[in-house]
Amino acid sequence: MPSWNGAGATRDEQRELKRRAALRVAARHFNRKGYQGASLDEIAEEIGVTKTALYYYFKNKEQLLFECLQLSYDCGLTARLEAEERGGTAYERLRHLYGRFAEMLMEERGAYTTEANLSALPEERREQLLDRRRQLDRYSRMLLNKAIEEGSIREIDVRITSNYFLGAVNWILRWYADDEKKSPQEIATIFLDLLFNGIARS
Amino acid sequence: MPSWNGAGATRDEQRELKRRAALRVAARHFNRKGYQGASLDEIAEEIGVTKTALYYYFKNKEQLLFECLQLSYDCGLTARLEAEERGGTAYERLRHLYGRFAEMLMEERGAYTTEANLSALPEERREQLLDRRRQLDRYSRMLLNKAIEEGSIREIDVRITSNYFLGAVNWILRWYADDEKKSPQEIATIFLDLLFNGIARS
DNA sequence: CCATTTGGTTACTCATCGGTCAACAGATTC
DNA sequence: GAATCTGTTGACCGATGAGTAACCAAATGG
Repeated sequence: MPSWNGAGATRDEQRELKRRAALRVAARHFNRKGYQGASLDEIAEEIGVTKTALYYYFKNKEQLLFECLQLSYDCGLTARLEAEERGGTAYERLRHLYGRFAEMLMEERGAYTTEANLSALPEERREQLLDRRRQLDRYSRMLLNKAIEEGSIREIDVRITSNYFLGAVNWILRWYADDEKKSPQEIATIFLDLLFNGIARS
Repeated sequence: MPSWNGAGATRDEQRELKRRAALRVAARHFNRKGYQGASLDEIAEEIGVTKTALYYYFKNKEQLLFECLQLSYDCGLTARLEAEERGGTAYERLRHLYGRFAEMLMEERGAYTTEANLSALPEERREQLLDRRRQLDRYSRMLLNKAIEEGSIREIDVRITSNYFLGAVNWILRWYADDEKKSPQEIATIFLDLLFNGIARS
């Protein structure tokens, strides 16, 4: 029988909460200083524990980075699953994929998926994440192609377009600050408008 | 009287060539592994010298990074100066600024202007580069505002739009490979098309 | 209450890497 | 051809920081 405690959470839940909190702190440090530039001592200090305590939650520094990166990749995966589940035209799924991906990136605040961060991981882990990226990219291009067939978007170069927009979205992590006045939803909407309609007078 | 040598270059010129070559190698390593993750030994080895030789050309590792970042920032500055020099409507200058900026980034292949890279620099240097970034950003927003006044583009949020496109452009450094089939000019043109016209059927 | 797991600390080790120093070979100059 | 400047090397130093070992305190649970 699960015991009741003051915080209204079991030990496992509390542990999970602490893990999550640690991940956010770590992701911020990795983004600001780079993986190798961020020391476990600093991260631990900000959380309010010592470095050693981190090893109770994470196998090592690489594991910490891996999970921070997963936060970001999960955004893409979730957006994709949502889009598939809701169905609709390629155009609608495309909007959902990109819109939700941008939104969730801002909410999650995981680690920047740069080459530098990925190359810090051991082969297996890196390949795992690269695979997820390739899948997201393939899905994104597939939707673009279908939307072209549907006639809902112009005949653009899908590879370049995919890189173009995913770049703009990923870059959000860089300028999206804590004191941002606009909500993730608002920004995502603006991004979709820019992608689909462009800035020129129509 | 300048002496003639086999390579047809004075000593100073040769020195400058070696410096440039070293910068490209260093930039690639910094982009791939991150500033702290790239060791001077590796960089030197790829160039074909020992670490110590680098110190003959650069004060220290920070200086090396600083100049790699400058390569990137110079693209923005040059594009801006060119745009101003050529004059024309805000719309024309905007296209020139963004188009040339993208093109030159691909040609120069400097260092990624991430927070992580910037924070590795000492205060003064970092502020110097941040200042250049702010100026480029201010100029870009100014042009967007003028273009709106001119009526050549829609009334979009200039701050978000500026971040949106500069993000897409900066991200190019990540996926633009050596074996890229399209030329920098072609890609820049596609990017401008995407930014101005969007992907939706008009 | 006693035993055990959970969560954490302090103090250490050990490898890596930025940076320095002395020395040296080859042009260059006078 | 002696003196000097240029470019480079190999050996070394010192700091930083990831990871570990031993130990401890407080919940948890029979």
